[in-house]
Amino acid sequence: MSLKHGLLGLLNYGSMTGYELDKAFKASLSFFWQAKTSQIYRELAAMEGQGWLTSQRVIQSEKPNKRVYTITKDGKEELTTWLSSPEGDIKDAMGVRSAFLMRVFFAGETSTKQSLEMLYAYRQKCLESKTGLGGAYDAISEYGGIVGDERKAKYWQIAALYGDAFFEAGLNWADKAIDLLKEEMGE
Amino acid sequence: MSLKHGLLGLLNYGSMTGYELDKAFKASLSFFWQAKTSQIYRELAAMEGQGWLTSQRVIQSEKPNKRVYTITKDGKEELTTWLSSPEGDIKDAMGVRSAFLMRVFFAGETSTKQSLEMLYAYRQKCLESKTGLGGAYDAISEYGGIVGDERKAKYWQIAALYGDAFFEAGLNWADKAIDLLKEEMGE
DNA sequence: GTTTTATATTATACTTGTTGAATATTACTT
DNA sequence: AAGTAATATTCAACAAGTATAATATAAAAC
Repeated sequence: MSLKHGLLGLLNYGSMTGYELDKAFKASLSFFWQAKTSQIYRELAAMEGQGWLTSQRVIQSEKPNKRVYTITKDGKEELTTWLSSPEGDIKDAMGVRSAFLMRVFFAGETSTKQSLEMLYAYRQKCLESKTGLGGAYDAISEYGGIVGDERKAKYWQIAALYGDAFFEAGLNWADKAIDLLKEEMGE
Repeated sequence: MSLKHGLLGLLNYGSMTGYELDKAFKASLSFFWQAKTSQIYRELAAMEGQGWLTSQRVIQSEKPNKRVYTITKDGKEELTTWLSSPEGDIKDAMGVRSAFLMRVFFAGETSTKQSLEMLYAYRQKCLESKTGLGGAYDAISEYGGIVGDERKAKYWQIAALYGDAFFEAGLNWADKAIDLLKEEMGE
């Protein structure tokens, strides 16, 4: 249900259209939760059905008409309730779901050379992703400055720091794995 | 499609029933891919339909009848093809999907005390998970020894090492985050 | 002036994963 | 003798995510 709660969280900052939410989601939450445009619109409709949101149609002459969503009292309550029961998500956070690791598990069926190439490619992506986080930090401090809410920005920063730790761990793991495989080739 | 490929990988080691696959999956692959029993049976049926597997019914008098699945030539080809095109999964591995991080992102809506509690709970789970990996290492070296396939066991070990790196990273990140929040309280 | 970009939403089919229970047999435990 | 665990599979309903493309308007770029 996390997409719904992510949308609730964003709408709690202010009313938005599906289009704006899609962009806001992709600009902020997409680092740890990905969603397609069509899914966002579908969930918004479902959330309105649940009474968490209301919407008003806004007729525009210059642009296509739009629908602005606003969080309701029920929606705010739901957000608060969700935020105060993190147990399940903490447990889930201990679980990895990675097709890449499944490949590693079965990589013994391929050549050591092929496995090494895969690990080098992974290592490289970790580096790139880590570098790419710089932009996220800039965006956060900038937005935090504009909004003037340093406290909120601190949590955004902490979430972004996770990315750094995650990619750094991937990098170190890949180096260790590469060493183990090179050992094998050297023999 | 990774569940299918995980099952193919296991069946490549030898023919098995759905029941045995379910246990084998949960004993080995479940660290990085979780699947329910009912899903495994459903995928097996689909894979047979795709021609990746064949099955034979085995009538037992002592126990309920069973269906033994065997990988076909097509299935082995599919496994090989999959193993030799890791690009997509490497990219996916850069993506986090974590409801927990979404909570962190929105934690500014709750009290610092509540956020700290959440982070402490997360930290504790990381510790427990890291400790729990000891069993996985034992199982791998034991199984590797029995099967006598040191090369395969090396990849299993590498996959398990990822868990270690992942939980360690989570631990360090949590410590950093806790420090940042304590700073806030101290002021 | 025609293509591209941005705005804004909707539709539909499909695949994957979750939940939970029903069914049936034998062995082991108390 | 009754209850629980282990073996073994199936089913049905649902929830969530993926893939893709159709539709429509206006501004901006070339």
